[in-house]
Amino acid sequence: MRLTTKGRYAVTAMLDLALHAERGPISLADISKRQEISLSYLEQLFSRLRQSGLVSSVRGPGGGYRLARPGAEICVAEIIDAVNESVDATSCGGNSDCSAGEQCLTHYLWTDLSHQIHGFLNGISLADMVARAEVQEVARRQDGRSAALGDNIEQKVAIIGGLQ
Amino acid sequence: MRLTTKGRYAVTAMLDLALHAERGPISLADISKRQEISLSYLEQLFSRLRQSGLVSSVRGPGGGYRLARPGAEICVAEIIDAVNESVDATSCGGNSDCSAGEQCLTHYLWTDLSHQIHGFLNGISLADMVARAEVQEVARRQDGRSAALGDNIEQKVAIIGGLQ
DNA sequence: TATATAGCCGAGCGTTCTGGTCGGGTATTT
DNA sequence: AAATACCCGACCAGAACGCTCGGCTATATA
Repeated sequence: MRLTTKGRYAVTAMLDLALHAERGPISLADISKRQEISLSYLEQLFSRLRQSGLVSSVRGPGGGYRLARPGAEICVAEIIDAVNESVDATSCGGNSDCSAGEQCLTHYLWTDLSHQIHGFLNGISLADMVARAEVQEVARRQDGRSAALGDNIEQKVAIIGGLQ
Repeated sequence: MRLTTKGRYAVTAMLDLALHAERGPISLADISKRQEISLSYLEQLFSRLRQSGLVSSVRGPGGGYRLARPGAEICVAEIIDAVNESVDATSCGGNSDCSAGEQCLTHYLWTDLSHQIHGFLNGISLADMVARAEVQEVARRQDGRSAALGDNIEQKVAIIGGLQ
């Protein structure tokens, strides 16, 4: 079992997508700025997310990524799976051949743990997270900051207009 | 968060100790044979387990390791912690400074998951595992096999006696 | 007292993964 | 035509895992 920045980045990026869904396709550059994740690394993650059918892409200017399904139908476990971070805690992948072809002493403990974790992450959808007050607060802060950094097109236009 | 063979080996070895507690100190060589774990690797793991106060050692012939406390007072979470595999799922270690000094979007999700896992592994002691029917079955099988392989001193003596 | 046992300890090593960069594509809009 | 933004493969440093090896020290037994 492994849960590192990779899986966390993937979930964070997907949540960012869910939070800004109404804006149409979201570019990776936007996500990169808001969530402070390397753009190239995001590309790699989204390659997998697309292959797993969790997002769809739109190429060209104004393009980006969209959730392939409503946020309520995408759970955290799926996202982590998609970027190849198994949540399985057994060494044998549930095959019970952990110790020379037979079940190891602690086999049942790891399968129990796996079920526990999987159950938890399977029960949380992107929509659930979007609904959380804490998440909305952080999102508001991030949107404000990126707007201040000149990420917001309308604002850019207004500034340029003011300069002329 | 990471849970690999390292943590699994540690728990397995500790359980082996708990299962054979009545025999007195158990040598790593015995555990190595029964659980098919490299002896040198076991030494490294037990170095940490001893530093964490989970086991005590007896040097010299007939020596080995003993649980430092009754099995009922040693939980799985402690063992995994001892070999330095954190069960914490956050990147910031619960400090909420995951994203440029501030809380990241998914912070609460990872803290919730950490609590979930920690609660589960904290609630299971070595004594709990020893009591499980599945574990006793596997242990019986392992003891039988290692005896057949010549691990059992009385049997060895009997065989040698028979040859003369 | 010599020898064997078994815990201790540090150095090193191949492999895998992470997290990331770079350079170059290609589709699409303006 | 140019700019945008997805796409893709190669490459890289660093860290951790799982493991080996060699040598040490304490202790029990012959």
